[in-house]
Amino acid sequence: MEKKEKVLNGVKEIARRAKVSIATVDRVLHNRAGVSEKTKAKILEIIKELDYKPNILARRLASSKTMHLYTLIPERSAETDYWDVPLQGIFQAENEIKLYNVKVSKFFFDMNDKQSFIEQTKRILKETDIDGLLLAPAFVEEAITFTEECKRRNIPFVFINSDIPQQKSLSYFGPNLFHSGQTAAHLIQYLTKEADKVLLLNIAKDIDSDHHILRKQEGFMHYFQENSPRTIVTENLYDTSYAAVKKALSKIVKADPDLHLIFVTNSRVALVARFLKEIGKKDILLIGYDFLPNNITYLNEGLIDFLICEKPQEQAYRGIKALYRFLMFEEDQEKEYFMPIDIIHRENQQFYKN
Amino acid sequence: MEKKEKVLNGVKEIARRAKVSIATVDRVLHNRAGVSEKTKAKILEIIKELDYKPNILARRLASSKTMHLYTLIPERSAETDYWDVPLQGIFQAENEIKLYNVKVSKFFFDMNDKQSFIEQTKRILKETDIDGLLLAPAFVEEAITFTEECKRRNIPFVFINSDIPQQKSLSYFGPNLFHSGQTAAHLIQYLTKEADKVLLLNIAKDIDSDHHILRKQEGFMHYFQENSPRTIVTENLYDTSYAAVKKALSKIVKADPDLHLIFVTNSRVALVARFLKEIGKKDILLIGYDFLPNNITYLNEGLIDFLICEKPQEQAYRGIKALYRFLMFEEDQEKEYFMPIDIIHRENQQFYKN
DNA sequence: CTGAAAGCGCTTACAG
DNA sequence: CTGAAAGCGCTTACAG
Repeated sequence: MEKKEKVLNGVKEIARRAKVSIATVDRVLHNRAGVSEKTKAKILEIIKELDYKPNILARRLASSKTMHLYTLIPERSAETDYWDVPLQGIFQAENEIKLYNVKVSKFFFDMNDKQSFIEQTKRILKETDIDGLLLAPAFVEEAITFTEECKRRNIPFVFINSDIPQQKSLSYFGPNLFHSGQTAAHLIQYLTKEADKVLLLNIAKDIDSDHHILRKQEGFMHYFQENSPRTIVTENLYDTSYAAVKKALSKIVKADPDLHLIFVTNSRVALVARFLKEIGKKDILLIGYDFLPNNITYLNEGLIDFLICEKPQEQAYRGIKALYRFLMFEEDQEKEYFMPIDIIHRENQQFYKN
Repeated sequence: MEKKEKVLNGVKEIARRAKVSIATVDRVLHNRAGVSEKTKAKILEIIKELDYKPNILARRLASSKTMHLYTLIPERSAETDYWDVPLQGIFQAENEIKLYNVKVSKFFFDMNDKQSFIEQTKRILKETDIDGLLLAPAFVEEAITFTEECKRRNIPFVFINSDIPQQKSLSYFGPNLFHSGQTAAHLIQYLTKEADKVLLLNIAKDIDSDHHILRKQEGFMHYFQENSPRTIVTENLYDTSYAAVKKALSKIVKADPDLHLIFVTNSRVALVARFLKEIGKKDILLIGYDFLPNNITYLNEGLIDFLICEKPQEQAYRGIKALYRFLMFEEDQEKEYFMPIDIIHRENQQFYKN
């Protein structure tokens, strides 16, 4: 490596030009009180003139502060281990930045228990050192209450997985759910003829207030209104146990011998794959969501044909990094970052990065 | 942010325990000469004991050296602007790390002119300050000669876009070409019936030595040998002008009125889309490669049905970052990083990140 | 073979 | 309202 030529740099140069000490420069840099308007204006001018950019390394090295980030996401549940993946993303980001004195405190709630969400938000709000927050706002009303308090305290927060636009988070990292449904629909249009029957299957305890499912379904239906139509049958399964799914599907498959394709609107597609495997039916195409271990197994066995996935690990990773960059560098962050909507099948699955 | 408690840290603590100065500690840390075996051993032991990790920020701040990276990739050509995208990735990485005294010097060669490649490698080798190199090894023999010289000089290099495994680069970032062909084939299996005719179309000046095309084609053919077969016709078009492509396709389409699908093995798929548009034929499915502006236009018009893409921008971005991390942190790098093989259609294209 | 000292570009008490 | 000085954890001449 070659030597760097030397020039008087940074705060020193500013101080020299403004004929003040570097401490005073530092004060205006951080907008701290105790500088006369006159010197402040002068220094600000020089900063602009020089297009001064602080050296982050030096700043970090000299500072003795720890940045405290908090996260609140669902814990993995009996129904799906989906939330393991975003948690990995949090760890990944944490590993990258812990050198710079960043701590991440992780809190979890139960997807099927609104009360647990409320309790966790209360636990978090007891802390006094919250510099930033990452949140999966599964319960909308409660998430609004929570983030309102954050705003009052001037704590920046980012949403992942689903958005609440009116809360004006620092950033949102997650899918565009409507287009996710459209993406599935467009693919399915290629896989079916007009006469083919398509089953849209929602499997979740609380479908009617599940924003994810509802929006995807809207996008899906919208697509087939605008494009060559298909015969679409919708079924809602509120009991997510395999026994219940099996019972319901048996009836459906029996009643509809020429069912061509089943589209499951979330990661529970593995339950359907298991059923199809058990009855030995391989001529029904099956499409679902999320790159999870048991889904991948069924994909490789040929029971699931396509998985749609929106990089849940990267969502959380980017969320943490956005908070970090905002707090550390005062960098502006992208308001909405929609994840790519990935189409995975048996032959490209081995290279997928979640 | 909360204050950090203070402990004696790093080189100072090591020096204290070893009863030497920090300069000596620094010497063994960097494996520099001039330390007695005895003190060296002692210091090494303490380093291990403490599980000492150097503070990169401090190291960077104190060092007055500039890291010099070189890149050699094709320039954009009349046939495709594909190579604009990796170049963006180089700029993206450069922007992130230029704060840390990294310079990236960019060299380009003409994809259709082997001599230009040789000339550029010679220009690069005239430099004496090469810390690392990123290379798209389009001409295999010449790339071997070049990287052999790099090895002699102890310069680490990474490959992008295509690999030469026996050269043992620091890393490779690019597609697994064989599986890329298989991915296209698997998708096409869903889009066709056994009786359908599929045209595999290679459009390039030098198909017979185009590693990319050949390996993709192998993967494609292999898939249909292992799985339910299709009638596949292969055509090689060595003249990449639109006039020539048009002429050849007119003949093919006329001779084969029930042609069902055309698969173009590289980014030249836009030429075929243009042709299909001109003759007003919308019932032939069209699949090709790469997320480039004119391809996307045809995708949105419904003339191209699917694009396969392997994140060329990210390839170059990761390549530069790998060199940087290796040189800066002495981090081990992944030998082979195969990019995901992405499937893009009209409805998910707007969220794709190249 | 080894060490004392200055410096990288900042932040942080402390003193006035 | 302002400045001098020490320090963050390293690297780099320089002296012996």
